[in-house]
Amino acid sequence: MHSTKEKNDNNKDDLLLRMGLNDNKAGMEGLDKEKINKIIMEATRGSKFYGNELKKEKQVNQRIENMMQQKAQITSQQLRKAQLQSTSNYYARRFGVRAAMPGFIAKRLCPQLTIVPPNFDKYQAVSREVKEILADYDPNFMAMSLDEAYLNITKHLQERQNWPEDKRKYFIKTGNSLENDKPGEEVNKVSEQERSIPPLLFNDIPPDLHPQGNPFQANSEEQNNPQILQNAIVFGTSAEEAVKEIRFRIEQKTTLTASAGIAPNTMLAKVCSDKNKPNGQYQILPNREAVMDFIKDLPIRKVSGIGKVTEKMLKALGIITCTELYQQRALLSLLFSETSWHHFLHISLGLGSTLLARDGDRKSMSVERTFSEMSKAEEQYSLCQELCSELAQDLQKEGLKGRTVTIKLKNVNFEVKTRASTVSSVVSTAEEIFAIAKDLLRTEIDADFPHPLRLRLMGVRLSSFPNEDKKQQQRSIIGFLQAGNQALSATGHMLEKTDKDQFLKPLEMSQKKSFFDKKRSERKWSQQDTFKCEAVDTQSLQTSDSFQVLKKMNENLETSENSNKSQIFTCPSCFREQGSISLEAFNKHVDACLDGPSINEDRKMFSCSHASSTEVNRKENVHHSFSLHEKQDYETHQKHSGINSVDCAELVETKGNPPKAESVGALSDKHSKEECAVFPRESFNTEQHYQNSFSTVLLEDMGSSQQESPQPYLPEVIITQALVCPICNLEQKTSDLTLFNMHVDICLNKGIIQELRKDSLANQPTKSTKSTDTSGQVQKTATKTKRPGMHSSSKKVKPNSPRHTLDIFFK
DNA sequence: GCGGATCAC
DNA sequence: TATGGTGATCCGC
Repeated sequence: MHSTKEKNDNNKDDLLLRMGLNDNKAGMEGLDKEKINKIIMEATRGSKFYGNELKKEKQVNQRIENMMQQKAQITSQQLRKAQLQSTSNYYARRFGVRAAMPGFIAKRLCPQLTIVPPNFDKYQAVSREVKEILADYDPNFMAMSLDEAYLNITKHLQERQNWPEDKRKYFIKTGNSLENDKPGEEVNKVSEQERSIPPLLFNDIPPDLHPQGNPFQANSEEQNNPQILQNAIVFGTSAEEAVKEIRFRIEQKTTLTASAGIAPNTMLAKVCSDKNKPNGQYQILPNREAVMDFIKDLPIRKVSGIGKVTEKMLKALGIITCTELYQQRALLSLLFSETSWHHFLHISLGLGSTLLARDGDRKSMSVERTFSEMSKAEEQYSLCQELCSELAQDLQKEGLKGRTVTIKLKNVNFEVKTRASTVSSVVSTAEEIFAIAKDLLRTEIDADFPHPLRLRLMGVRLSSFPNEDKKQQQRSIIGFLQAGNQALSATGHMLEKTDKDQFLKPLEMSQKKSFFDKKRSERKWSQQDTFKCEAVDTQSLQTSDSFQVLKKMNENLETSENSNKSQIFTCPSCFREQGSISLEAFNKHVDACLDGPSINEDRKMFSCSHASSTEVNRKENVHHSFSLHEKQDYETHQKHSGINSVDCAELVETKGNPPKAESVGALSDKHSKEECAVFPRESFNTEQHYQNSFSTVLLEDMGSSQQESPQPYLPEVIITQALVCPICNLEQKTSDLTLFNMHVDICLNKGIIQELRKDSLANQPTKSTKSTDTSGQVQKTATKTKRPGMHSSSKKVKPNSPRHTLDIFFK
């Protein structure tokens, strides 16, 4: 076909791009294959790096070509089917969006959920001071790296509303150079400010954020505008002002500038912190319109996680902006993995996490080094040994031992190889690691014999740290305690919170997955369509309108597979039958239906739902089923986006639930917040807690309902104010949750430490019978079950994603 | 579990 | 002119 030509064109483009030329139309068309190859040859000859880059580029192009071929084979029916499916997903997601933006639900009552990642230049030198500043606004802020941090300043803003001006007033450094570290700039700025010239700090704020004009006008009556009184600045109470204040303080303290993004979730915050880059800020208001508006023309490449390759692949499908990404969702669901597709959908809808995940466990540790060509085997072995020593030192600092050793080799042509070996018991010393790495290296050397390996880089990595098991043990204990002594077995998902397989469709599950995995995914899949509470599967199937509707839709689709006849569809949004219309028209209807539902419209939806003519009879439960819908809507979102708990109360209130439920919701909200801050990092599962606290509300509803469906009983710590330690069973005198949690924390870890001691002494495998590892060593994890991520380490530790909890649970 | 690849910082 | 180090994750096998 045309693919060959396209490929060449692509190569040409890539090359020209890399050669620093642009592919501007004419003129370039004369370049034929030979010339291209010649240039490639030259490039390759001139630089092996370029040669390798081109090679990689070709591979990407090949991938794209394969993708396009795959696309060409997609039948219109497949696409339509995918369209329906992604419509129903859209349906699910849309509610998530709504809930993800508190302002959209209850603008008046709900404080803005605001997350700010300031980028600090050369953060390292001043990281402590800066961090001190940040902690003033969110003690739980998340430092992603040396120069990047996320804050949730929702709470701060709440408090800030009542702050007197004095508390928001900052003096501009005017000291002499001897007193201040770097006074020069400061002095200049002050003088600028005194002359009522906007200081550099705020120069770049888009004018539309200051509709009233110059925010520094002395006579400005706007409270939110900083007033400059001689050498002092008073910052307002808005999010924008608070962030200005942060940046001001950072700059004052460190002389370094920071950029910031204010948005309803981390993904957006990241993107908009980029917007006014070196020294500015940008805000996306927490309402649907603002988010959609921002997202609309946003190039997907701007989003974290979309790199060069993904961008190129999507570009080949005509996708550059988020809008296009959204429009092609059906196609994408057929071409990409569930994970990727889910990610894409997330992006296209402006969704992101609203939780600042705590530091997770390290998964691997490595050292690698680049050097000039090294071809002698002896040198390579000795280098390898050196690297192993370095690695062992680093490992020791964190007390880590692992079972998988990986070596990485890059030859002078920039070709990278990794070779790994997993052993049955953990290793950590330089000798142990080298013994394994050496073998791997020898294998590679032998494979190329008699040619030497011409290396330019070597690396050694250790992974498969065993603490997973211990931590999960710990987690399941916590889960056990939190969820009460029952019902867990029926709702194993409570230990499961990974975002990853929430959108797995049963049919597309890998064959390799376990029975439980499949069951779980099926359940999740149906829940996702139905918003049903995960704790009551059977009921959800019985009472779910949308499930029935979607099922019907699917059946319709199945039976109409080969006919163009119009079908009678029922909109999953408004639950009205759409008469005899085409699939396309139906989709349009659904989209329209879903487009921009206000709160009132939501109510209408729910009204629709109870008036709908589905087979389920719930006359007496009309009210309850409303709540159920709403809560599941909420819960669904919880799992997807991790909503700020504040919304819980807001949502309930907005929807006019009985006061009882409301107060419980508010209570659990309070709990969740405090517990978040107090529980040890790896032992407290926020989302799990959210689910629990949510169940609290549900419990109230279900209690007066005729539907039986046993609910998990919640531990007293959540339901009542009587604080009884679930570990030692002693009632605690304090009503202070912080203190109480500390007690539980200590109690809990006592038990675990004991358990681990017992474990290592008796050397009993904790996990089925798989490992018969009898290394008598006491594993270091036993001594560091608590907060391993807390040592200050320069190495980045990413948030934890507890994935195998369920496996443990079923064992 | 392995190896290649992509991505972020 | 020559092109880094560390860590995570995903995908296909």
